Amino acid sequence: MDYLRDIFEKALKSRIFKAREKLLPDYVPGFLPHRDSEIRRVASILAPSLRGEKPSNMFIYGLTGTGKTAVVRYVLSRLESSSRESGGRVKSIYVNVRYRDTPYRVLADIGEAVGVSVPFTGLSTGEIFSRIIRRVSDSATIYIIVLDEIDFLVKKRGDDILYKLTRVNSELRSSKIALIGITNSVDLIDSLDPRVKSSLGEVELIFPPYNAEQLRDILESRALEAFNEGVLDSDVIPLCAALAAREHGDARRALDLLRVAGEISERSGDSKVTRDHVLRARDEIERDRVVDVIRTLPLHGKLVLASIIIVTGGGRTYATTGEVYESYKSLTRRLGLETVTMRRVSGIIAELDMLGVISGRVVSRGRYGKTRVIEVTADPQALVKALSEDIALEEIIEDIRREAFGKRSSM
DNA sequence: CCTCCACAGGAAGCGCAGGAGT
DNA sequence: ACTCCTGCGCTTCCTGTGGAGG
Repeated sequence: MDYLRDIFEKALKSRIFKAREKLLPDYVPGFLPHRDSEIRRVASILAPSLRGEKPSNMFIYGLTGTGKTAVVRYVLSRLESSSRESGGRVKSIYVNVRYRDTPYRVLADIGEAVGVSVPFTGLSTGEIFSRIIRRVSDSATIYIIVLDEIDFLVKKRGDDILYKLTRVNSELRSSKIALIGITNSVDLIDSLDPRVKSSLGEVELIFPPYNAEQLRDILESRALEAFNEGVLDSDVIPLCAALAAREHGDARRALDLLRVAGEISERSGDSKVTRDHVLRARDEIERDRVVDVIRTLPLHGKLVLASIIIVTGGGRTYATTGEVYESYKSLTRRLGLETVTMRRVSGIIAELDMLGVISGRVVSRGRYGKTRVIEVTADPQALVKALSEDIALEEIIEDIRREAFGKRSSM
C-alpha cells in the first residue's frame, strides 16, 4: 500500500520548489557569496564581546539588497552560538524599525527581547527605558542591538532614542549594550545629532552593490537550496542576475525575480523554469509595483496620470505639460471637482516621474516655449486598471479607456 | 542678435488631519 | 479635553531659460 502514499506525497510536493521560503527576503542563508570581507569586518568588530568586552558601535550603509541585514544576522547567529559554547553571555536583539517606527515600539521590542513585559500602551518611553535598564543592568551580558532601516525612525521621530541608547551604558552595572545601525541612505548620517553620529559611528561600514557576476553566484547557491534539481533552464539565473544588475545590483530584486519566475512556472503547471518565466516575472513584479504606487497616489495625482494616458493614447507618443493640464481640467469638470493650479500639476508630473510610471525631460521648442515632454513608461493598460480601483474615478474610467485606447474597448 | 513663448522649478506660507504630550 | 507639533497637499508669487522666428 505504500505506492499510494507515494502518489499523495508526489501530489503534495511541488515540482519546482524544494524550499520556496529560502528565496524570501527575510531568509538568512548559511553562506553569503562575495561578502567575505564584510563578514570578517563585522565579526572582528563584534568579537570582543566573547571576552565580555563591549564591542564598538557600528553604522552600516549600503543600497537595498547589498546584503547588510543578511551579513549582520549571519554573524550574530554565529557569534551567539559560539558564545554559548564557551559559556559566554552575548545576546543579540534585532529590530526592524521600518515596521516599528515609533520610539515606544522600538523600546517595546527591545524590552520584549530581554524579558520585560511591556503593555501595548500606557507607559511613557522613559518608564520602559528604566525598566529595561533595571532588568538588564546586573545580568553580566553583552547585548548587541541591531536597528535595521533606522532612516525611518530618524526621519519620522528624530534621533532622540538613539541618543539615549548610545548613552545607556553609563547606567548599567555589569552589562553592556552595543548598537548596530543599518541604513540605505547616506544623507541620514549627516542629519544625525553630532553626538549620536560620533558614538554610533565608531565604526562605519559601506556595502558596495553586487555586479552581475556576483549576483549569479548568489542565485546559484540559493537556487541549489530552493529548487528541485534540474528544473532551472541554464539561462534563467544569468538573466535574473543581468536584470537585477541593471537596478544597482540589488540581490533582493534578483531573488524576487527567481522566486516569482518559479511561482509562475508552477502555477501554469510547467515542469521547468524558463527564460520566458523570468520575463513574465519581471512584468508581474513591475505591475505590482505600479499598482502599489498608484493606489497611494492622492486623487489629483491619479487624475493627472489619467490625463497623461489620455493625451498620449490617441496615436501620440508624448504629451506636454500644457496639454496634460487642459485634459486634466476637463476631467475635473466632468467630475465636478476643484482644479489644482498648474504649478501643482507640474509638481505632480515630477513626482510621477520619480515614481517611474512616466518619464519626462525638459525641452525647449524655441518660439513655442519650453516644456516637459512626457512619455508613459509603464504599461498603460495596467495603469488604467490600477486607476479603476479608485471609486472616485468610477464614472469616468470608461471614458478614459475609450479616449486612451480608442474604439477597441479591450478588457 | 534680440524677443518672448510656455513653461520649469524655488521659496514661503496656509489649512488641515492625525498623533503626541500634558 | 486641550494644546502643540508635524507632514502633506496645495496656493501664490516668483525668477529662470533654450531656442525659433522676427
